[in-house]
Amino acid sequence: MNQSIHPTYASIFEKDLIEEIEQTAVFKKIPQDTTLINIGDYVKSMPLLLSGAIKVLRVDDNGDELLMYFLETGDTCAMTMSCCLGHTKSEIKAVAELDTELLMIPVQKMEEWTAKYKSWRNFVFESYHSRLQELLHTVDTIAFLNMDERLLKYLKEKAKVSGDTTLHTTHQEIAYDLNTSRVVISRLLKKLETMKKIKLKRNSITLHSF
Amino acid sequence: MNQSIHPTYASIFEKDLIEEIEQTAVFKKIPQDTTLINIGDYVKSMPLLLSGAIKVLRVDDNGDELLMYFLETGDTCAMTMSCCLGHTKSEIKAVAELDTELLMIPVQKMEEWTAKYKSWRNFVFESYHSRLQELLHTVDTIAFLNMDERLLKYLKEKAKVSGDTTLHTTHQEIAYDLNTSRVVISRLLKKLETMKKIKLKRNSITLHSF
DNA sequence: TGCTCTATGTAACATAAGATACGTTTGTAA
DNA sequence: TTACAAACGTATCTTATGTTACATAGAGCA
Repeated sequence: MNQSIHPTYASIFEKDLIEEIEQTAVFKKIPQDTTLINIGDYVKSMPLLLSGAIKVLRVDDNGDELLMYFLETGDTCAMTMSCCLGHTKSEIKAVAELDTELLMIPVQKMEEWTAKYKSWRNFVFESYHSRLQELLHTVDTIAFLNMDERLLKYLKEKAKVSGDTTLHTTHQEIAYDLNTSRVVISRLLKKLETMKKIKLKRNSITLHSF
Repeated sequence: MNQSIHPTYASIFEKDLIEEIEQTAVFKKIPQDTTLINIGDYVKSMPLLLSGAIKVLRVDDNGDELLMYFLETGDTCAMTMSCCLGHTKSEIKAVAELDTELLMIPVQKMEEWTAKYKSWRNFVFESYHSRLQELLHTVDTIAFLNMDERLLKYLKEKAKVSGDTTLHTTHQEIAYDLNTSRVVISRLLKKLETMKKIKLKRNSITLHSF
């Protein structure tokens, strides 16, 4: 690899482990909108996010999609980890939300480090923990909220992840993420604009109340 | 404790660990419909299921509930584990679906064993893994299925968990679990009966096609 | 038996969301 | 500049689900 490990990780891992990571991890630059993993893919390595963001989606048999959550710097994909450890196929689809840099850790190393390094074990547990939390919030969102509330939540999260109150996206893209139709999104966005919560332009949405 | 550890666990844990469990775990008998954990509770120990079943629910601020999944013999509550390790309050509500027997493991031991026993680590990882899988299916169900499909799935799962094709429950109870109204459930159940998939009586539903 | 509580059946209506169709706007590139 | 495709706006209709209201039925018990 040609890049020293990110401060986020440097502060939580032991010195020896960091050296091992620097020796074995593969550094990757992923352009925005690249699909990293698809449902059914076999996964041989686990990503550590250095910068950017990744959106994690669930896809059903009809190809319908649903955004579950975003991964950001310092996160790893617990779903992928889970697949690696269980030696099963991927249950999710992952797409780069922004230009993203990450370290890929091979499965064998993961297992080795789990026995060897306490800091790695803690990291793995912590990842599972936070992913379970995220999934609970995903369940809350789709179980208890109406589409207009889900939409607003989605816009805010997307703004947070990209660090920009103006989102560069289309109504159709949003509809895919929320598993609904473009017409429904256009309708609700218009309502939000009328309520002065957002400002609509072609290919962009600006949030007022953040 | 006054009960030897269940075969399910005997076969996956090391001898030393089993001895430790038998020394430190507290055996509990829980009658059906008992609430084991509520949202916001502090959790100081983690359950291992010996027999029976537990339903795990998510509750929102309005008190609306949604059944996420059932735990059965051999399972542990990964959500609780997650809370224990993260020293956070419970994010879920757990209710005994049947008369249930379980072993309670104190948090301190959990952490100790994680460093000490490989079989315990594997068990913990495996639990996280299967709980993530369950949650994904929960997301699928509420994101991609209509209420009639969800209802049928619910009836089948409940029958499987109780080991009986006749369910002893009311329409109102089902409505709570699926976060909808009694009238909706009655309507859909009637439709399922017309389709000869179930037989309705007061306080009971019998499944035909299993 | 008759009373009462709970469970269930069902009609009538309201609303959120999905589907279809078509018109309008806007950016881009020939 | 015009032509075109993609993005967006909007009306109309359908459907699933939620709400309210009330009738009926079964079960336990005085």
